[in-house]
Amino acid sequence: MLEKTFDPKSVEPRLYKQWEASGAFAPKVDAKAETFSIVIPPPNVTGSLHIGHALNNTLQDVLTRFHRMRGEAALWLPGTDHAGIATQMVVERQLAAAGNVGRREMGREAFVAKIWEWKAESGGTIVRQLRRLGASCDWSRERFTLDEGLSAAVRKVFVTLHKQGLIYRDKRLVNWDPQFQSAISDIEVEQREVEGAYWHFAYPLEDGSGEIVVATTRPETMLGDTAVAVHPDDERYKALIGKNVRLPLVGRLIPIVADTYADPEKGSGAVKITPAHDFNDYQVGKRHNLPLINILQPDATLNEAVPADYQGLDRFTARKKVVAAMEELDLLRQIEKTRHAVPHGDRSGVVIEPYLTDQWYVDAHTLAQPAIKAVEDGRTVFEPKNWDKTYFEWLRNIEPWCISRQLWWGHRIPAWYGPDGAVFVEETEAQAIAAARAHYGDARPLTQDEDVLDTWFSSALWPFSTLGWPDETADLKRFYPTSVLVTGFDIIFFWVARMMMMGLHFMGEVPFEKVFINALVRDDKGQKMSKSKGNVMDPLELIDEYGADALRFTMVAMSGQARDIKLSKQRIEGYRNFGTKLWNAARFCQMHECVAPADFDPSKVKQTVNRWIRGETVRTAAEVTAALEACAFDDVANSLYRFIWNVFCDWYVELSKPVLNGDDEAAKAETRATTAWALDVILKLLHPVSPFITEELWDKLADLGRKRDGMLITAAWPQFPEGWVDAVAAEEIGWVVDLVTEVRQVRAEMNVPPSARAPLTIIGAGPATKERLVRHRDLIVTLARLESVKEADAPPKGAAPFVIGEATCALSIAGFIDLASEKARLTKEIAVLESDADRTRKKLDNADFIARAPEAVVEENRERLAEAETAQAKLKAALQRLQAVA
RNA sequence: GGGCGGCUAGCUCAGCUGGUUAGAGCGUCUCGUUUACACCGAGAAGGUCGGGGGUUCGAACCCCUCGCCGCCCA
Repeated sequence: MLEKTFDPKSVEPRLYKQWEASGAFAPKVDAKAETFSIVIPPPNVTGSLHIGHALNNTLQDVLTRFHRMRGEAALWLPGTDHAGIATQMVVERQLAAAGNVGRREMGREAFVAKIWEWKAESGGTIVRQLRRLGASCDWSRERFTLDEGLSAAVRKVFVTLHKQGLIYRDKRLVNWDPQFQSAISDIEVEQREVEGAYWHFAYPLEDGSGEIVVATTRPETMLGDTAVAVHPDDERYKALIGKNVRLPLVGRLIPIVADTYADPEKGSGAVKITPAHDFNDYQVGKRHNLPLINILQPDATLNEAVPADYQGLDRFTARKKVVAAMEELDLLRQIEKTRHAVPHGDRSGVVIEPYLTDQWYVDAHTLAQPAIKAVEDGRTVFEPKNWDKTYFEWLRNIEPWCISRQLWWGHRIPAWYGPDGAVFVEETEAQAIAAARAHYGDARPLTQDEDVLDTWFSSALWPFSTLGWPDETADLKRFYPTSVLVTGFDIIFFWVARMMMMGLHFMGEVPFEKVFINALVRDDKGQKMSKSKGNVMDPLELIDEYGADALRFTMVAMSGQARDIKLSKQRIEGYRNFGTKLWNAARFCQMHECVAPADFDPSKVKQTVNRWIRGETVRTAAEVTAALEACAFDDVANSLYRFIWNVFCDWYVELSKPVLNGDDEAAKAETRATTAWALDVILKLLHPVSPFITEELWDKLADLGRKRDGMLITAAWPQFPEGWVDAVAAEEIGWVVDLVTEVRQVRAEMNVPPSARAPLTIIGAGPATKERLVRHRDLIVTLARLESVKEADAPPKGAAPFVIGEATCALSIAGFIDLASEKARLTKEIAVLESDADRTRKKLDNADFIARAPEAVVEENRERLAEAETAQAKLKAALQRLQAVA
């Protein structure tokens, strides 16, 4: 006998182990089987499972389990990425906390060794946590972006792209993160609105004829100014173009140039130009051949290019000093407070500086073209569809991708330099030496590039590098392109677009057929969850409290088209209750020894209720299957919820009780078998969403003698002929349900105590109704808590009437009828019918409607009107009788 | 400034290509311990679908416009 409730805590770990041990997580080897594959968006190796992962991985698991049950060779390939900056930061912090020497004193090799040590110890947290969720990944194929195979892939890609001219080295302005002292890419920079100011500085003209006022939000950059720009058509400054100003504090003479970049409407209309420290100024500098004066060191302190008393100062200290000095010189004209956007590093949180350095770049523009085309052609489809706009927008305006990072943890760039600076890009040092020898004619000492690659560079190869590329492995042939990628919209730029570029370039095919963009999980008030706000919900705690199935069901139910999910505990609790409901329905089946004999054929059942539930089950199986195929996750959940609770539990179980408790043995046996069959289908259909409770019931119900070929995880997905839906049975049960519901309504409205049993009289029943009445009398009596059901030509005195189809029903509850409230009830019913009839009549009276609306719609309205009118007439008659009595 | 979403019952959301009497879950209220389940059952109340205009026989759904709210990119 099952316990009263399901206990996830004791069951989940046990079942997970069994699944894993059974080998079910690995794709079946059958070469004829269709394939289904997903690569996990590799979580950061330093990370731990948060609610966003829970959502993302639940959806992947649902799809994987569904396709596995369909008999496909289903592969969900897990792994993590090495997260260059984040990991290096974690380990540096740990070293500092332990009082160790810093990484620079330690040296590169020792430091990287430390990181590997750290990774071995605590790097796999998130991967372990995924198991708690029930993730059915194939752990035997787990990969890491820095493992040997993936590193080989990275080198191969780098070298190939370099030889194709698609990777090159260039000196340009980059986004420089002074905390990490590394370049970062455009998309790792976020604009933050901060309180700031425009400081208006006067620069005196060289000839002493006056001054020109410029405004800046970064005063310290004036030390690197090499020009002042004004708009060529700006009358105020036309005469000054070509003259020089003497840069205060520095003393350098710099020209006034004409450039349309200067906006006459903004500030004074004149703008200072610092080509080495501003992206716009850099362009102006190029146009006017201005010198680039770099004034910063990598840590954002000022270098020797500035006057002596500014050297070594931090940029913000220097800012204050510059302002003070300008004020002293009486050259500070104005301070204008303003809010403006300032670039910050998304990882470090510090202000980013445009900085002139040598870096490696990918020619993203060239690689983007096939990636754009693939989505335009529909070779890869976004779901929801609209996200393709975000994808296109970015790829069509793409900038060169800066891929080098001044870090130690990552893929070291496979480039070696000769003594004269000549560069040799090769996959191995030996090949580089050979190339150098060929170039120089003799052996020369080479030094490898110190930098490593952006983590996303290796992530971009993930869909094929994890399958074994560059080797032509069996996995690669079988599982590439992958079927679907499930990920968040925030990394369409970072990852999805880049995988598309690399996949198409190196594999010649898109990396995935479909990209499903999942929502962002927020708290119940719609706030983004964050540690600082203290509103984070820990998925592991939620699993402890409600079980993994409840959390998973919630995630699935809330994954509609919306881009946010507002998660509340209440909701999870509700779906936990849903699990308990199913559990207890199974318990009911167990108590009544519901088992389907081996030769049970659902197509042969005779009882109306059984034919009906067969049809409902078949319908649900079709719905759930279609929804899963379409990634319409909310429909999957709603369809299951409605069927299991509102159809199977609320009605089928109740309708089967009289049979199971009766003595028609044949009917009893058929009902037991049908119940068992339907429950098994339910377990299968629900399994992808709620794997634990279903697997447990699958196992426990086998105790009854149900034969199981194996675990539910690999059971065959249900598929039935449409012919199993029985329209006649559906209509008949629908009639019973309506009748019972009406009786309950009248009883409730009339305050009939639940214990009281009243006789029901049916007047004017047609032949079909009479037959149904014979067949389902016991059922109706039990469910509606009646004393009896009989037919008559006229309603008995003191009975409350209502209408079902062509028949009038009268519930004899004389003892409870309060004349006034009964009158009120009937009057209200009549009014409702009247307003409906009115509306329909108006439509039908409209000649245009009759002429233009489809015949079916017109007919439907005619029927509706007729029904409303007859029902109304019957109730009016009843009301009159009531008044005659009174 | 450009783009993308959203605005439907107290709350969270469904409503596909226009044809319903606009739905669900939660919450609220009333009643209930009938041996699957109180993590439950029965019933009820609650919405002029953000405002205005238009197209149409017919609009929550299509078009225009206005208003909030959110996100992304400048």
